[in-house]
Amino acid sequence: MLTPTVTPSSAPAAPLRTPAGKLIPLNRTSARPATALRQAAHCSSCAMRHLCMPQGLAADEMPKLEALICTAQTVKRGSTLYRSGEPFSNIYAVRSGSLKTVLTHRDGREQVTGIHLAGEALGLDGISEDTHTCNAVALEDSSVCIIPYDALKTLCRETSAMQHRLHKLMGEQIVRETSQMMLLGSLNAEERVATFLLDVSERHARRGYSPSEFHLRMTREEMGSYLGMTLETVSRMLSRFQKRGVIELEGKLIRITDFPALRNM
Amino acid sequence: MLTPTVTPSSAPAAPLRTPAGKLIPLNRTSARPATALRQAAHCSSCAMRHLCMPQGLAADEMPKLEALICTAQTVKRGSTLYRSGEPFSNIYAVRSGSLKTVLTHRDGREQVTGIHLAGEALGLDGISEDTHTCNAVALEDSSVCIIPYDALKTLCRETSAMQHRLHKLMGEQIVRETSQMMLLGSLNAEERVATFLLDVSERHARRGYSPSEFHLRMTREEMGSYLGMTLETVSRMLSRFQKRGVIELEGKLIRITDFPALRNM
DNA sequence: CGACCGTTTGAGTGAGGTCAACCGCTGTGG
DNA sequence: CCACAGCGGTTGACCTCACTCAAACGGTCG
Repeated sequence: MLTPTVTPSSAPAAPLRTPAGKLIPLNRTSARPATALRQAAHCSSCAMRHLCMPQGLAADEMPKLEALICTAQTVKRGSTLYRSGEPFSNIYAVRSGSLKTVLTHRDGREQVTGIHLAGEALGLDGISEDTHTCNAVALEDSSVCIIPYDALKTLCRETSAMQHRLHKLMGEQIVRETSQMMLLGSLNAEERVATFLLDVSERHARRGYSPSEFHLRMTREEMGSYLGMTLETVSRMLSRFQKRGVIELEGKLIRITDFPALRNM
Repeated sequence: MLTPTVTPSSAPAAPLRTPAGKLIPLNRTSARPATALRQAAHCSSCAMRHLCMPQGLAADEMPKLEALICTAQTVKRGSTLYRSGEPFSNIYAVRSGSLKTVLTHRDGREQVTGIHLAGEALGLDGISEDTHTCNAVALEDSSVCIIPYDALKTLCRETSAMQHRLHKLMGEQIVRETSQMMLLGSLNAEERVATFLLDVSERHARRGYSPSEFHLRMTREEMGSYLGMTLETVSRMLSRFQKRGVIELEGKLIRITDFPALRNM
């Protein structure tokens, strides 16, 4: 399935040429403020493996989608991939690592609005306003694939399979967010943490990783922000789960030992 | 701007023919269980006025978008436009009235995940799974425009302006939902209600209605569910605002008398 | 080695939930 | 036409869940 091996190479800043011979200028990319170390790399199939493969599609499902070329970029832990207010021109596919998206209230309060693991998409928040509406920050040293939105739109008009994939991607974000609204609006602290653990577990499984053992790369505070509670409450819930024998935890390493119990919360 | 006058007419159940002469079968529509009284009506420009006009676009912005034909449908107060689990085939534009979308937890708890006023879109939750993931229920006698998703996709591949509009529509939902996550995760009860009133006010204004005086068609309970709190707390907050002279209320009729105060919460 | 960060755990508090009573309106059936 | 039931809304009293504040600990980095 997804092999999140970063393949950084030397960075040719010149326009890239697709297999089909089409030119895709990179000016948009280079115009964006360099908030993170950037490493460009040819990765003609990478975009597909990540933008299109999410949710495990067969590789042969998309015919000539290899036509989209994009570059890779690394984002160091804690650094910002894009910021609220910046012009939107690319969407991203996480190649390796993970990022969070953060919405900042005018009074400074921050809310983590999304966690994006390897193989998942990022940046769709910018489509509606041509401007990003949140900050994307790496939770660990990560690598993302840059997919120029304009080129993608063109491609979507040419092949319906690609159009289908993009629509699914946006639709999935919509569904994920409504689930999160349910979590924030209707569940208590224990249920929120349990639901979150199961969600992360399932997303790991979908990528071929162990569903029962994984690292939570974020801090308790970030988890709390995402779940609408304080870091102390997150910690207490995790301790409670451990005491009940539902999980084992060593710092950020989580091992789920009793899935049914977790699901019954 | 938007004139939410329902124009019901007799219902021709036969396939409709677009101005361009293309056939758009209605079998998908008629296959859906009739959970609400259905009134079909030609409305070739209506889809555009609503799907494309949202956020007040100039009518001349889209060239040959009149090509999309759809039917209108009325939904009585309390009845369901679509249900979770039903196959997805149409998106909807609210012509008049308003609807809520509701997500149901397995234990029966319900969360209102969206309020959709006249001129706004509905049904995007079904795109990701080809199945609706929530229930859409009318808050008052309403009328919606049915936009066949397959036909819309085809159109989006033909004209980039249409593609642009659909992407914006989905992007707007994504942004709206992240804002709601911020509200649910970070704001207290007073701030939530204030934010909600300002949001509804702004959406009314965008459609040319009074921003300072409007009917909240939903019950306190529905409002509470949307805002992640109980109906009693909603009632208390509204009473508090009235006591402070920030709003006047007569049942469901709200008059905002002090916008700055509302914004400073 | 010391400073700092992330985490855990405890004690006390408060915002909002729960339960209950009451009011007004609407619709219905005698 | 009225009586009554039921629903939606408001308000009060009480309680609880999660927040706040604080202390202590381990790991990491300079």
